[in-house]
Amino acid sequence: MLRISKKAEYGMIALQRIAQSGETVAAKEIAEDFGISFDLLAKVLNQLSKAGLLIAYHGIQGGYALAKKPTDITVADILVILEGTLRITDCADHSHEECGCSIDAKCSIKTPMQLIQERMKNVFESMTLADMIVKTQTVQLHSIQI
Amino acid sequence: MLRISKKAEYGMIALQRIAQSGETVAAKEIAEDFGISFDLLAKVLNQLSKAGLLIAYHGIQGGYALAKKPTDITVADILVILEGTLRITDCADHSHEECGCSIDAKCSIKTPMQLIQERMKNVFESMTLADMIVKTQTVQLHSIQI
DNA sequence: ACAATATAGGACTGAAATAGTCGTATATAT
DNA sequence: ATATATACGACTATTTCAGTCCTATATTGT
Ligand code: SF4
Ligand code: SF4
Repeated sequence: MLRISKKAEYGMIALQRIAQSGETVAAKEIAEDFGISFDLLAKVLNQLSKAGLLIAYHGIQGGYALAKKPTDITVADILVILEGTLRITDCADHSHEECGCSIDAKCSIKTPMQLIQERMKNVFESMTLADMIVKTQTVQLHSIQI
Repeated sequence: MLRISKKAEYGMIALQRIAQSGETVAAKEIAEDFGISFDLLAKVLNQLSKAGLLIAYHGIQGGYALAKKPTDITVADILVILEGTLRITDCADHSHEECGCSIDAKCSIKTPMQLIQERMKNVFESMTLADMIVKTQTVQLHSIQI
């Protein structure tokens, strides 16, 4: 329920990894490092590069590099690319075209749900890749201090 | 992706309906009004009454009545009852016990995800059943004025 | 040229969550 | 009694999600 997909998680982990390395990183390396499926990760990275978040280099010494600054990549961007349009209900986008839901016209929760979706969107938009790196490093420092 | 389940939607619609009527309402009436599955709605209302949001009356003239004031019922309450604990990732609850995820120890997005979950929780907690009714009525007024 | 390496892309499978159905038991007002 | 309404568990169907497999294409180094 209200789960973030593994694809999105892998995408965020990979982007963070690439951002921190500062150079091109191969999918194989990331998959091995974190012990996750190479095939699935490859699909994710491909989607991210098609969407313009990564630049892909083929061949030997190839891999992926960031196409944007970490401050210009938000969690919302990543979710939209890897999970499709963010929609908490069938009807909760602003295109007021048929939503397919049987209730539709009689529905009394449409507006509240749109409001909630808007606020969720804000949450996802307000965290960038750069923020994620800082948060993680802070915690790593803390665990060293303790 | 990040969808609110039909069960939760039905729950919110039913609660709103019951709140606005002010008296006990039978599941059958709600199901017919909105054209949704009676069996599924019955299950939902049963869960809500077991959780203490509704009082159930058996027999003729029976039905469900609110057990709390609309200002004391949040969207978060409803989601937790009908969809289980709100968790956007396998590990994003505060019980730092094994999360089952293979990445776990090496994972660099745990903390950011927990932060996002916390903010989402705030969004859901900050809207009550009473708010939902007001939002809906406002829109109904608007559509009359236009 | 050629072999090694890395991404690109589609088809496919298995597992899990969601949505919905059905049958039966229990409580209660009239 | 009986009609009505909730309670509850088992079951099925549908859809999503996660993961695999195979083949094609691009690039680099020798
Ligand atoms: S019309 Fe209402 S019930 Fe249907 S998808 Fe939209 S919010 Fe959900
Ligand atoms: S450890 Fe990381 S990848 Fe695994 S569930 Fe938690 S956040 Fe997701």
